[in-house]
Amino acid sequence: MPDAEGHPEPEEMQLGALLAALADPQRRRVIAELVRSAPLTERTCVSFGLPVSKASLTHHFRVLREAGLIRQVDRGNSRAAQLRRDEIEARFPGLLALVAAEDQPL
Amino acid sequence: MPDAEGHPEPEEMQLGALLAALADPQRRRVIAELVRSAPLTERTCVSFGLPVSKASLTHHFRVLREAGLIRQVDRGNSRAAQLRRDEIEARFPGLLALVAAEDQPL
DNA sequence: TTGAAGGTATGGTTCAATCCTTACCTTCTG
DNA sequence: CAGAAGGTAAGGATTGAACCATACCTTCAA
Repeated sequence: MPDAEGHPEPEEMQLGALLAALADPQRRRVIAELVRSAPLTERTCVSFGLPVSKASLTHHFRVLREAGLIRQVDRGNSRAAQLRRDEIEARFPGLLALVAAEDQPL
Repeated sequence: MPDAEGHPEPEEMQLGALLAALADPQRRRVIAELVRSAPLTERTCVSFGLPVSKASLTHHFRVLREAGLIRQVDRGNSRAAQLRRDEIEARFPGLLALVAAEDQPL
């Protein structure tokens, strides 16, 4: 498997790219689940159970990665997705909270 | 001029629609200017000086209105755009601050 | 009442996002 | 080694976003 590329540095993150990535409900669901998980949770792409093909999965996770929302690291057999929580929070405070709060009961 | 329709109630606002509306740099610029202005500022569409045609202006302001970001009220000759600041802040706290902080000097 | 200003509607183009199928690669497991 | 699992790449269809030009409507001002 080729190395996952296209991880922007925090100062390279573009608000427009983040908002565009989060405008899609399936990608927002991925981020929301990661935010609500305990810190340092790693998840594989398939584990989110999105109702799309494998190829579309790759596409969505690429958008999330290139926007800077997640980091993808090789884990031998597969590839793990980590939320870049602190970096995002430092540069765009409150953004992740907005996503996490969506459709949450009071 | 037909009445401006499609103003969602606060509880009808969809985070996805807001993020999609704000993913466009020109619409984000409009909202950022309104946020940075004093409260209760009314602006006409043209006053923002966006480099697009009148038809595209109508489109962009319709997207902002239907997402719930602005309220458009008839002012006889023209139509004023108001930021729905409090309603947005109540439902999605921090969202407007993110937009306003973009590209701002320290 | 004529014109200019501000907006809208329509029709059409272009470009990107989303999605799928198929094919292929790598790594772990049996 | 063979197969399954996880992921990527390439090709193609579909859809929607963004844009423009043109035409039309309403309101104010000369």
